Amino acid sequence: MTGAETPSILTKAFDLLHAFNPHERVMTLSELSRASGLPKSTVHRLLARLVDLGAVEHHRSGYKIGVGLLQLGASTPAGYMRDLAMPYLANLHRWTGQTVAFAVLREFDVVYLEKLAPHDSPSSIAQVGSRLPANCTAIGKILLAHENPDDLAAFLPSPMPGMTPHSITDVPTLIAQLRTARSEGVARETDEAQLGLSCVAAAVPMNGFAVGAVSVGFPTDTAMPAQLESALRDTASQVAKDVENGLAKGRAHWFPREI
Amino acid sequence: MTGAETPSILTKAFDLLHAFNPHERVMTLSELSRASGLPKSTVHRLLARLVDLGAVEHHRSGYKIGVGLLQLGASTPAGYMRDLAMPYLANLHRWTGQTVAFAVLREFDVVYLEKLAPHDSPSSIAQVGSRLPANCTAIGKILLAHENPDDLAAFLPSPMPGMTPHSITDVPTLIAQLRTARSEGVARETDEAQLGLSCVAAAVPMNGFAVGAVSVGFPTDTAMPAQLESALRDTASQVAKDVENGLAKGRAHWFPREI
DNA sequence: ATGCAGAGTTCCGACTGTCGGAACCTCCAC
DNA sequence: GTGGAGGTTCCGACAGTCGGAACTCTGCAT
Repeated sequence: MTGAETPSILTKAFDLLHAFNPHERVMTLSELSRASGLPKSTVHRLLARLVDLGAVEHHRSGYKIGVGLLQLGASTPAGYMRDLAMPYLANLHRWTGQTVAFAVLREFDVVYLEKLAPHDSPSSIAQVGSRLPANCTAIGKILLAHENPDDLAAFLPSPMPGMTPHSITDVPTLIAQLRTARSEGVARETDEAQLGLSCVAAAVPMNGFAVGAVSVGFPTDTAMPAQLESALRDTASQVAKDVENGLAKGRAHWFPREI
Repeated sequence: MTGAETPSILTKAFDLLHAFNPHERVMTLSELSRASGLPKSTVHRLLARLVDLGAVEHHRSGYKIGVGLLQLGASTPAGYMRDLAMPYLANLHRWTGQTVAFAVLREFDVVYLEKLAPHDSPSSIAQVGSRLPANCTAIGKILLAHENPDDLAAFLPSPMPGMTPHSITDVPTLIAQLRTARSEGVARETDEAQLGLSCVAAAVPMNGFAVGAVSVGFPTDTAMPAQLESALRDTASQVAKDVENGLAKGRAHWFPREI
């Protein structure tokens, strides 16, 4: 659909980087070759280049993503916002004892910038850097709720994706939820992204837009304190204040869309 | 010294990515062209590719590093360790109210994986992803202290780099400090990385190696609680326990060197 | 309205880096 | 010893890349 894609070594390089299975340990050249579908000699050449560039690290036992990429990832404006938000997220994490997440909206997806999970947490799908459909997450809903309702039509995918039987895939239902979320200042979600997990989220506002959102996720059968929602709103507005301050001093005009 | 470097589009692509000034807002094509030293048409072509790949994002006002890179950066084994460490780092940050950092050793450099700074902190040099000479930081010292003393010789750069007049650049002095750091379980640093800032660090041990280290940084003229050092050691050993657990279940044999 | 300046985009022929099969090397297990 | 898997090197054909130059567009000063 997108037309003929121009082949490029860059594409292969990124395919290769994405072939690193985050759940695996260090990977060998052959494993990477199979995972990426690229010929061994090509992988060999690419890896050598990537090692030179610090994007990949080599050790006796194999290859792994290099810490050099971490630096690049942190340079995104969203990463800067994350730094400012961290202390507040940490407080919220400590107070609730549950999973706290911070994310931004990209197209119709939520992209997680940070996640603070309890030590014993069942590994949730949301990982730092991962993308989830906005309609299936509390964070996504509160972010969508701050979008211009007219623009929203362009975002919404024709058949909205679902992750569980409880996911909201009906447009009118979603629109209704967004309206109430907007007025309440928080969005909720129950078993819609992952069975057994629920979530509440509040947005970090800036000039009327939502540049990001904070959420607390917890087992659906767990009772959360009544003040949870106001704590979320407080956290989000504290972050907002810091972001505006941080941008004011030292940085030129920022537009919400630039995060 | 490294011999003739093979030109590659990959090199240019990374030069371009590094040309993004982390302290600036979104950058324009022309700015990037000047910053990277690459011709405009080349930058144009490269950016188009990188946008396709999600490494760069485009908006009316310019280009910025994309959140796609965040995902890759988080996939490094070190990033996994960081996830496990976060809650403990957050506790330490809350308890001390000072800057908490988490880093690993790469060659003779310390690479910061995480930094939790107080809201009003004077921006320190250490940023997520940044590299600092090991001999100038408390984290670096405690990590070096856990290296095999024989291997150490290969690491130590002939003229050790200094960052302030207080930096330790004398080999015997450093070796002596490493020895006491090893026996005490913590390393210290005063004005050696940045004037007016001090730091204490403890290592996260694994099979006798140090896979990472935690530090608390504070203004040199600030008195820190007496229990700071034991709190640091506790934090580090909690992280170590989680790391060993995390690796044990689900992941194959890990070697300390693989982080 | 006019002209200038800088940003962004497109074009195209020369060039050169890239491609990947195949042969080769190394280590370990049986 | 032998088989097999992982890793490395080679090289000729090919195709992607290069970047100067020309062009458009927008904003601003005159």
